[in-house]
Amino acid sequence: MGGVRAPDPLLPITGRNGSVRRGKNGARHMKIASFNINGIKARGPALVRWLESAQPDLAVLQEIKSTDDTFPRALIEDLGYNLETHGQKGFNGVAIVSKLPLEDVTRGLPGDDSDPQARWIEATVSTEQGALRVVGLYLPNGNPVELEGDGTPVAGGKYAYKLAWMARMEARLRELLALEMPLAVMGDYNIIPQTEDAARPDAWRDDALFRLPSRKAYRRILNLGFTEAFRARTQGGGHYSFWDYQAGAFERNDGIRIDHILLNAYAADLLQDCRIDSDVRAGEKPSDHVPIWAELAL
DNA sequence: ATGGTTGGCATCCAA
Repeated sequence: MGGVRAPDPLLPITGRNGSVRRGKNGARHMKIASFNINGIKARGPALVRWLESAQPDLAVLQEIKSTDDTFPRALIEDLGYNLETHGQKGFNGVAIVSKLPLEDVTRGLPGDDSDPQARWIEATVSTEQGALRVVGLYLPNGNPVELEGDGTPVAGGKYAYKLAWMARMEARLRELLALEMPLAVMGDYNIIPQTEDAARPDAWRDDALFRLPSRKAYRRILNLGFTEAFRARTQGGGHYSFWDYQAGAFERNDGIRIDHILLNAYAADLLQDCRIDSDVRAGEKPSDHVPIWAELAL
């Protein structure tokens, strides 16, 4: 009898106010989200539909596949959102949309000035209750995996680029963590963290999204002190954020969970909820990804 | 084992 029982680390956490929602008890919460839209030119209607129904206060977008000057800004701004883009022609490209002003915007992942790929954007938003630094990222896919005979990635190959990019990411995150303020790092990580994050893990075993070196690099980043918001709220398998367009993958729920929201300790203390909007995939002309969102007491 | 789908841009590459 008696003795102190350690809390079960797998129990979903609840906010300090229990399960307070937006607007209740005078608490103002911020809804932040990430959505790989797979091309703004093709996704305008679906993106607008989701922004209008989900009403995120801030969302990071990936694969806008557009330059900054060809992005259809009015789509976003007409809904009352501010917009900052970091685009390139044809591929990649990230953006932040926000109802609050976006301050101290930076573009590009530091660490390699010769890297032309647009995959990283940062901004700060402030409420009466405090400020939040936000990173929007599109982590390299890394396929095909090309290895030397000894198993090291072929220099100049896509897999080597992925691992080098993650090392640069880790270095930048160390700098951001030193700011000692709430930080949310979210986007398309192109990483399947665990076996339960794929419907058919065996099919991904040697893929750049799941092979051990990729997951180790992701663990290294998590172990800097981040909380993975979705896993802090929901355990078990069957929750995915991406389904291939081919072979009816969505209908069979043959998906993977690769879009993530990582929170530093200051932000994790504010976490109220985190969900994946899988219904979005059932809409007209959907992206192959769906949005993930978190609610913060901020 | 193969082909299956989508987006952007150019007649193929990335996913």
